[in-house]
Amino acid sequence: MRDFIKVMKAVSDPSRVKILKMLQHKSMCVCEMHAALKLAQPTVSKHLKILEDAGLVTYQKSGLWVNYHLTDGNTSPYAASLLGNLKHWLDTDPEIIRLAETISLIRREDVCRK
Amino acid sequence: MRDFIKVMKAVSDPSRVKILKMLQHKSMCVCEMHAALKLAQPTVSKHLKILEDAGLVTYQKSGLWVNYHLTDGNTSPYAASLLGNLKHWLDTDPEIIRLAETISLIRREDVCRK
DNA sequence: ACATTACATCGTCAATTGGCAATATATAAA
DNA sequence: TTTATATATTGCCAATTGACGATGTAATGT
Repeated sequence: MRDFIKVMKAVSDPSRVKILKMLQHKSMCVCEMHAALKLAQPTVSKHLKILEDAGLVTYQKSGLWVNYHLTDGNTSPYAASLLGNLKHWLDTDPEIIRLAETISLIRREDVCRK
Repeated sequence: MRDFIKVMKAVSDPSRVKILKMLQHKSMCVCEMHAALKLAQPTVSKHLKILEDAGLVTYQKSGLWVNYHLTDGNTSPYAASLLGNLKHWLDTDPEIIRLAETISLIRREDVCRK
């Protein structure tokens, strides 16, 4: 039950859903998501921690950057099922469509290392 | 997005998940759920309203009673998918197992009409 | 008409949540 | 060893949430 609730709470916030939908397109670092979502960097970090605790995302450190990506879903059956459904869900949502366009224009070299 | 969040928030609370799992076994009135969950009656009513708004449950008035039951999922694809998954999810959860035993012993005539 | 019963709504309160600025940590570059 | 950059952590605040008791509403029975 505890694990189930954790996954459902994780996907109950629009910002976190947006993060998951962005990560469907490509692995991203925190500052790229910070730029795409127009949220403060600590806010993005906090959301990522919640998603990680739920077994929805994981990361790979690469020097100064931390690249987040979706999990394979091995951790939790609930996480796996939701990630599967999210592959097609919300693809017609205006906000999600606009977000996909936004991240296609974002280059890490532009939003970081100023 | 709004509809999606509504469904996910609805299933992000243990009490509401318990209600959904109970309704898998049988249609129930508010006072039966009130007795099974050991929550105040207004609290149960509020939870039911949230589940109804999400398209997860609906009801049928029968005299003084209001019988709640799961929806067919026609309202929302998110609700339909979740109700489908919940048919097998959490069936091994100790709390859910105990709850199934509890409601099998509850008769409407005993918990209401005192 | 009146009382009773099931349920919904309202008002209140403590706990949780999502947001930010400030700060700490870690890694790379000079 | 300093400096700069990316991320995490902390502390704080307003908004939301889950719980309850009190009250309102609707339907049945006397």
